[in-house]
Amino acid sequence: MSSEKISTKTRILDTTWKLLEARDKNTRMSDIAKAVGISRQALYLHFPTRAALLIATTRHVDYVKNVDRRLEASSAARTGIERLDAFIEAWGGYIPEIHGLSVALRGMLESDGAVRDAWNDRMQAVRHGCEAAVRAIAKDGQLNPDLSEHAATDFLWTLLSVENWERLVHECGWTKSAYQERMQAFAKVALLKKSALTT
Amino acid sequence: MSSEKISTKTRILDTTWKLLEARDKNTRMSDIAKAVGISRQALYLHFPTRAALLIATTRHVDYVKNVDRRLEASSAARTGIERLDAFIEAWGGYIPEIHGLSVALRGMLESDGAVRDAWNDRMQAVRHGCEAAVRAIAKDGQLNPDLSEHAATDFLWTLLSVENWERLVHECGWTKSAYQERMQAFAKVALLKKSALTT
DNA sequence: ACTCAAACTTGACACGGTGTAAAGTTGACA
DNA sequence: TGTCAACTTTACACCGTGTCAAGTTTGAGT
Repeated sequence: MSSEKISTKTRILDTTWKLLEARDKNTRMSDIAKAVGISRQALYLHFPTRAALLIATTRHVDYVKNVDRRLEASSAARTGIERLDAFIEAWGGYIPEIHGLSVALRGMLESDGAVRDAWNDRMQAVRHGCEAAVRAIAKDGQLNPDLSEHAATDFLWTLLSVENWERLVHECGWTKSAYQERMQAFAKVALLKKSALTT
Repeated sequence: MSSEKISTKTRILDTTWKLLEARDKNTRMSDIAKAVGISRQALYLHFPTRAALLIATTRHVDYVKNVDRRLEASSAARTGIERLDAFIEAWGGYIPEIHGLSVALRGMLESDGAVRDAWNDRMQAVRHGCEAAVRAIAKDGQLNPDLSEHAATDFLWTLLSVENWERLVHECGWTKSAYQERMQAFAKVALLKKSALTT
């Protein structure tokens, strides 16, 4: 197999990720090139634009960290509530890994359509996870009757946004486990019908 | 009084606000100058940097729309729950007015410290409103015992973020009244102790 | 009526970051 | 030996922000 030294492309992606995650700097193309140990132009040989590089980096991270599998893991749950808990746990554990990347991408959302597409695509993946959890709850007959499945999905998806995680964990100083436990509690109390809450 | 023609400074602030609110464009300094009908340099005569202009615009909007008074209006409420409802209504009614501005400012948060300060300052004002509502609820003895006042404030503040409003109203298509009603419901269910929910 | 200053204009330019272009170097492998 | 791919070096165009300097208009005060 390809067991030789890691390809330059991969090194670029790893380095970009690392730089974005340890973000005290602006992470310009030249910073990345320097960190990789190649010329700025070599970067453009691999990725035509900064946006393309960032998008490729998200894909790379998804691949390395196996997001989709982690988010789907919750599908093993037997009940809707278990599934909801598992999903929040999986997603909450994943956010820290992509946080720096997400900040960098969000800084380009307005200006760059390709970045917006990449970001939306990833967020839709999360939304699907939310949708599946909501559907499982509804199938158990435990969805709050004041909410349609759609509205419940909207709300859960919003509640679990990276921005909210950022605010609570970074700005308010919640620990990651506090985030997880409280979010699980809030999600249940918001989405489930009253009789399901006494569990 | 100052009933003469509106000062250039004011016209700049009004125009900037309007342009940001009707944001299909990038709203560069030159765009604003053109819209006001002055040269780009004249803009720099009034505001040394783009960041300063945006910050001044937030102050201007706050002044014109009388935010603080609107957010304090809820202090007339008799019970904590009434106060919470009033606060969510006031804030939910205000967000649409500052939404474009908020997007523009957020796009500069990482790069510009002055913008960050201005934005944080405004967000702290909102947080104080949340804090007051939470305190009123606690005083009524109706706060969810699983939450400290601080954690409850953190959560309410996060729930009511401009980003969440944006996602729900713009991306998910919630109407403004749906946003308001559901947020009131979610906030209650999350913050109040169970016995207070049967009201 | 004259003066002075403030408000504004025009035009030029520096800077930083992205992206492009072109010609040169290096090394593998056929 | 030749050639191809990966890379380097140098140079430059573009855009938006912010600066600088010199000139024009306006209007208030004496």
